[in-house]
Amino acid sequence: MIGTPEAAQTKVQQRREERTSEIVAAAWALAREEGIAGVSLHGLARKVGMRQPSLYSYFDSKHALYDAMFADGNRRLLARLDALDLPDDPREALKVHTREFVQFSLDHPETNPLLFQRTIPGFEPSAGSYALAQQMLADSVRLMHEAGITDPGDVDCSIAMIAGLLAAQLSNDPGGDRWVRHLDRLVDLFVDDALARSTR
Amino acid sequence: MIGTPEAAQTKVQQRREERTSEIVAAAWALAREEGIAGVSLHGLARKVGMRQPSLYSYFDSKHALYDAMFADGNRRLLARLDALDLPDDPREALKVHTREFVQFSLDHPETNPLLFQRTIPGFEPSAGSYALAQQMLADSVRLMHEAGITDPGDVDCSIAMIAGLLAAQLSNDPGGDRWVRHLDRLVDLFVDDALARSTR
DNA sequence: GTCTATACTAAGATAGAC
DNA sequence: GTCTATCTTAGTATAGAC
Repeated sequence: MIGTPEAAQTKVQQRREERTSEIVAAAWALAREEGIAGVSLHGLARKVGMRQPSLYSYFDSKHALYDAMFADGNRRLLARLDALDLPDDPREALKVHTREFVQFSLDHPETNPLLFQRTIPGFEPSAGSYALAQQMLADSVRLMHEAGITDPGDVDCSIAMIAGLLAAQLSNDPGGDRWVRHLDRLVDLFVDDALARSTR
Repeated sequence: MIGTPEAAQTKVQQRREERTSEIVAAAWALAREEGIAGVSLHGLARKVGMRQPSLYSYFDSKHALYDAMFADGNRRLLARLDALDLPDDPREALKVHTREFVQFSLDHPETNPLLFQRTIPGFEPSAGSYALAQQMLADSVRLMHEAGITDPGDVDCSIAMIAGLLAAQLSNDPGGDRWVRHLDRLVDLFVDDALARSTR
């Protein structure tokens, strides 16, 4: 019922969550402009029209902000991957999934240092946020398995190879495709090699 | 002749260069302990028994220190690679060279962010220092060519793959070999693929 | 929840005596 | 070349009024 304490409470909470989301989005925008290390609470507050101490109403510390960004980035990545309509052929499914993962990272290069590297001194994601990252990884590994990459060492190599291509692309040719254009071919190469090794 | 102005000048310069080398070595030691971002002029001065402003007698700025470290790291890497006695077989030569490069990075993990990533905001190596890095890369590319990896795209992929393995190793299992143990096999995979593609 | 004011810490860099 | 002293800037975080 409108006007009851419960409804009011809910509305306040909702508004607060919206505001928190706005702040996290602004933090990502700032990270894109200045790099993840350039995200300061002063700059972030300016961006959302607040004073710096006011941010402490939403985040207990700078690391809590990082954690919220980490969770948010992983959630957005998972949403894109879940929205994929994967083909039946497992090899093609792996390619589509991998391409989408890489495309997300190219679309949002600012997420890379926080999500996939350990570039922020002292930051460790909370258990809940980390679980999101692990789910993403688990999906990738499952698709690799279904495509024939079953050996754990081969899985490690495949993931490292994809990460290597992506890192080279982002740091040397952001916006281009000099490295990532070889993705499909390399997935084929790794799948073929895994299949050849498993039937030997 | 001893005692002439020229000899004295030389001795002073030599002493100064030695002292500079000591400071750079201490900076690397500090980077190893605290990470490259943890290298502060205060901490470095403490380590070499000086006060922080005294370092400005040796380096005009923090970036000048980074540049000296960058040059020093590349010089040590080049020295190790040049000291290799490469086998005649080009494929084996590539493997030995690649292994040594990776081993250097594992032995000196603190060099990785400065030498091979762009992790320090605003730092660009000077032309002279950068030339050292390019020479290292040129040697690798030459060995790849001789082993049959001639297509520029294949060279890009090979380098990115090696960097990917190394990055995964350093950030997830430093001191272990979970990723780098697959190096030789992957070099073979890439060489075989390049050869198969070139004769097709 | 938001503000002003401020504490605290730490960094790079410069001035000037010795 | 090295020191003491200081400047300047910038960051996170807290106290307390409104």
